[in-house]
Amino acid sequence: MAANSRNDPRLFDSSYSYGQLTSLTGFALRRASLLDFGKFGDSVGDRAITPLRYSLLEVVGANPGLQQVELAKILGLSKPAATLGLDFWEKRNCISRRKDRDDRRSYGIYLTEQGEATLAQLRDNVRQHDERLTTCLSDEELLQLRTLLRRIYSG
Amino acid sequence: MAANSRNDPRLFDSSYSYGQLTSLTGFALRRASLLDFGKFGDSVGDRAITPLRYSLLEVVGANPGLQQVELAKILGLSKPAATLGLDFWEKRNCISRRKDRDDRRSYGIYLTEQGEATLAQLRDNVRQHDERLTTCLSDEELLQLRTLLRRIYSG
DNA sequence: GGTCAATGGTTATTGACAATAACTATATCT
DNA sequence: AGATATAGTTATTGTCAATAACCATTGACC
Repeated sequence: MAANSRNDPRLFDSSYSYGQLTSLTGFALRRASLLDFGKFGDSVGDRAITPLRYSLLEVVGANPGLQQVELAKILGLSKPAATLGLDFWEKRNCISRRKDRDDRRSYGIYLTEQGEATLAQLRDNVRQHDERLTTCLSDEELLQLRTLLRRIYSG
Repeated sequence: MAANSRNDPRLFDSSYSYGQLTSLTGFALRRASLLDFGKFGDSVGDRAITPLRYSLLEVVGANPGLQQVELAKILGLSKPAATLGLDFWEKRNCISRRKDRDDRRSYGIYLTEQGEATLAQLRDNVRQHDERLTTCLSDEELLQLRTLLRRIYSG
């Protein structure tokens, strides 16, 4: 089921005044982000796969053998959040935790074959989703937007 | 207390690979938005005032006599979310609900004097907060960014 | 070598938040 | 009048993530 109109902040109603909100970058970021988030589950065909969970899998895939603590740091998560997120993918046989021989407190995280396949599929769906979100922008504008956003969040 | 490093997604660690994430607009939006959100409470000097609650007050101030249902639609909220949000401000004597004479099911929402003062103060703090978030951008870039974001979220 | 602090990870507890559903009251349509 | 729709609130539920407490292992230091 598609997000209903109540949850769809795309419906910007210009017959009302938004006060100072329309001149705040933070407000614009939130609206755009919520819009993205709201459609994400449908786009990837599985409501359970949130942007966060997807990003987990992506980072694990890009950094085989990563520690959980590192993963958490990369994505700005708490330790428990990383644990839970990985539990989710482990239940789906997409990642495995291998005890590190040298430091037996920690695990190395790896994609399973199933995980590789799932990630490949997800990547495509997510890329398409992302393109749909930004169809209203030209390639140049898109590049510009990402560059500016990156400047903000990598401070 | 400032947000701790675990919650601060500004710490973008380029010694790891982010896979496809860095080329997704949605990812960039989320990171920037979370960064904004994380500092908001501190910026306005009151942890209880979230961006959502602030936006409520802003919209009420800009549209005196608004119905709750309209308010909800403007901000993409559910009816209960609007009710709760207004309860918050009503407890603080910042808004009042006046029964509409013509349609006694609905209320008109108005700022109280207290609400006007609070909003005025908030506006300043929020504007400063927003400027801090984007100090890394020139005025021109900022304008560009807002324009592009607006195109996205107003479909 | 033995204690003690620090680190990786999990579990337990809690709180915030928002969504749906159900309910009350009022309005509208026929 | 009776059926239906609408404004608003309350109740219930589920998700999410954060903190704190906990276990196991490591490493530093005396």
